[in-house]
Amino acid sequence: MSDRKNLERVVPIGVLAEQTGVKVETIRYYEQVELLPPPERTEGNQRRYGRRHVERLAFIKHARDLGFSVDSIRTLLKLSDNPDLPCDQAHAISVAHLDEVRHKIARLRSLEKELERIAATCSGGVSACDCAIIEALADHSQCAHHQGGVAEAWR
Amino acid sequence: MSDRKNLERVVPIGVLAEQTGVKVETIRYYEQVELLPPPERTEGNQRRYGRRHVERLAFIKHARDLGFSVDSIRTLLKLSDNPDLPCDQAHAISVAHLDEVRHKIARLRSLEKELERIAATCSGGVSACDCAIIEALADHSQCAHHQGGVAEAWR
DNA sequence: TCTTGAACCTCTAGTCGCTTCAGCTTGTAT
DNA sequence: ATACAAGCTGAAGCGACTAGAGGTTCAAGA
Repeated sequence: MSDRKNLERVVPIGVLAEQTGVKVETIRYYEQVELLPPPERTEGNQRRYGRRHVERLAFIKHARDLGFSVDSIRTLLKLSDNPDLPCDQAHAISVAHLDEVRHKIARLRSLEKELERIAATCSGGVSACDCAIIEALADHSQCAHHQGGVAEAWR
Repeated sequence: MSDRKNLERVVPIGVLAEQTGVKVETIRYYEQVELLPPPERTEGNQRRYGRRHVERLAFIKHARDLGFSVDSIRTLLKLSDNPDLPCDQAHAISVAHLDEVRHKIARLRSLEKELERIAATCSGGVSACDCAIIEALADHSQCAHHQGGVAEAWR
């Protein structure tokens, strides 16, 4: 009975990976950067994870999917470990991140427009079209709005 | 007269940086990865750039601002150097990139909604709010749409 | 019990597009 | 002549993994 419980709950890294959708290598990486605490090991030095690890990794995965940095997640995990701490910080992190996402969207949208404009001028015919795309890239002055560049949207 | 022309046209790296808005270190990096051809040097081994370098770097900068990868830019530069080549490839690169941008926007928008939802549930009061943000992260099942994750939007 | 082979282990290096640093040398203005 | 800004090289660091080499362990079938 308790044997079966152990069988269900103490899993090798591959099973943890499958259960959470996080790659094996990434799990080991998370352990290395101290997001995930080191699990028990078998006599042969292989990792065996319990239910708490599964939960913690699911938390991490979800937060990463939402685009939180590993550093932010470290803080969020600390907060989640100490429920007596006020959650101001968690709120601040989320709001800051939301802000960042919105800025990124805005920049990408202006990028999109610019690219649409450029791509539309040349339909890619084989003939010598004196490529409008290349001209547009060479001549910045054609650009609709060109203060500062939008490249930060990629970082 | 021709002396003055030289003074205007043959510039050190710092001036090129200023003129194009590309940092000095980045210019050297572009030379290293063979986006920008190596310029002439003074007797004391310092780089001196001409008008063609300025133009080429402006092209690169513009393309980077639009989010093209260094690799794509290499191809675009090759095309721009050989105007007799058909511009199909340039068109393909632009369209592929535009597609990528649109996907990124879509993913970020769903991220935005999710984050709004999560952040709204907790206003960050100091009192023991049993933080809804942290709960939401821990419990993936609350998530509105959770196939696949949206993290790729960050790459 | 033995053998296979998938799964695991560690460690290192590579990815992208820069940025930063250390420790020099050169150019220019006074 | 001197000071000091600007330039030089080469290597390492960033974030968040990913990939590979080269070895070990585990579990299942014969």
